[in-house]
Amino acid sequence: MHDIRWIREHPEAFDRGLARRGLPAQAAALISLDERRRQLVQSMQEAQARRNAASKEIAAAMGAGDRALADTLKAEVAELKNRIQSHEEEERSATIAVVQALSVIPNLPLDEVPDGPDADHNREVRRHGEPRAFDFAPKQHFELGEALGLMDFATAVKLSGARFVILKGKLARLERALGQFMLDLQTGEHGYVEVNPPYLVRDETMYGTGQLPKFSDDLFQTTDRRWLIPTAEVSLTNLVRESILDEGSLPIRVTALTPCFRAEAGAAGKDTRGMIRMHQFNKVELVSITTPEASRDELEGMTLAAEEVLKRLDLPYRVMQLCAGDMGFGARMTYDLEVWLPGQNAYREISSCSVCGDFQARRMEARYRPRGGGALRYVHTLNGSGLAVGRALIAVLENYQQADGTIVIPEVLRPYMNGSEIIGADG
RNA sequence: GGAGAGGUGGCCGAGUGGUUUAAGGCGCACGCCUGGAACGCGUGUAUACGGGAAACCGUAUCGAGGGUUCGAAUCCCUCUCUCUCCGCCA
Repeated sequence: MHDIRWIREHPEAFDRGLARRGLPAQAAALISLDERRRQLVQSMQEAQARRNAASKEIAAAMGAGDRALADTLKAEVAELKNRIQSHEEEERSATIAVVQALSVIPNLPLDEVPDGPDADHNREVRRHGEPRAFDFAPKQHFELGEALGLMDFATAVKLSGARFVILKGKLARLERALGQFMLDLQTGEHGYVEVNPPYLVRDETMYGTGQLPKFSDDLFQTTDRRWLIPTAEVSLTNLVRESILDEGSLPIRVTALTPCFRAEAGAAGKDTRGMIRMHQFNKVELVSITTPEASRDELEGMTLAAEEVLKRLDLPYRVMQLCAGDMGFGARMTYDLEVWLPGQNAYREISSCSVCGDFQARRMEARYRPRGGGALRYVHTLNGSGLAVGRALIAVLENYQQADGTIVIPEVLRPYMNGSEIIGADG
């Protein structure tokens, strides 16, 4: 949520930011909408003040026995009452109009974010690892998984429809191992506190991180009007919703391994083969709540924390800085990690780390009391996937496949796999 | 699912129609005190809108909305959220 006061004071900068997102200028319209609201507030308050004063005068007049004056004043108050009431209604609808307009406007990119309308204009920041040289044609993950008899899309369709998958045996175990490994790394070495949050949340929670009101089509809703989280970012970020923290408690770094549920409404026809894009997948999420001063550096740290997973799995990847037009709704700057998939002969997104500034904090009313006192300030929020587990599974399958269709288990995962070194030879 | 109790400032908590410009306490900040600290003392401590160069000042805000009243934190209604007990259940 943008600060209307900031927009009022920096209309050009606001519109410039929107333009970089490929959106039309809106500052003038927002400001005039707000102008009307402020006028209504003011005249309403004036009427209220007069009403209060008149009420006191009535009490005085009655005490003095001046019936006539009291009646005159009562008539005035009755008239004021009507005016206040109509002003209140107008003010409320004006406020709703401003909030509704603001709540669907995405965050502004930081200056350092490259321009560009789409993913083709993202900037490669760095690369790690060399794609392995295969002496056979590497297969895609679903070919490998189905050949092993451990990845079953057909039955998943029977149970649930498209974009679901059933993993079995060692493949199911490998998925679990990956999740455990990532969670252990982030909690054990990077200082994130493990959280096991709800997967079903209220409207306000979805609103807080920006999924609502604009993106309800991407979400699943239960019959009691709760929503299934599309990412643990929702639950984790909202931990500080409507709260006032002490600066000393920042940064707050939390992580969670949760299923994520996405309707994928706009993705018809994309990535239909395999388990790249599922309605349900597990993900290890990282969230940091910081001061404004610390948030930019925190983004680098969070990205490194996510990268470390790929380094330890020895998976080649590259870090992309997203251009202004390719970033998510709440982000001011985003790094995507793209892992090398030999079967697709391409780098594919596996993690995404963003700094959201105070955009989500304003929606959530999440503030902190600065050290040394002073006015409350909004926290900054950052979120990133410490990796999508399913996509990591894909990457392991494709990068560690052998000519005979078996999969060598990366060393760091073997402790989580009962010491197994290979999938396929023994089923 | 049934029954009941509640929602007041960062927190606790008083407050059942006008003197509440929301008591009191805690926490926090600043100052005094101290060799330094604790204790103690003093001052301050939210948000929105407006005015002001600033210090600061004005108005509104006691979960939300509606009603009663000259006047509502306080009375009535609706909604929402929380808690407790019973039932059911992992």
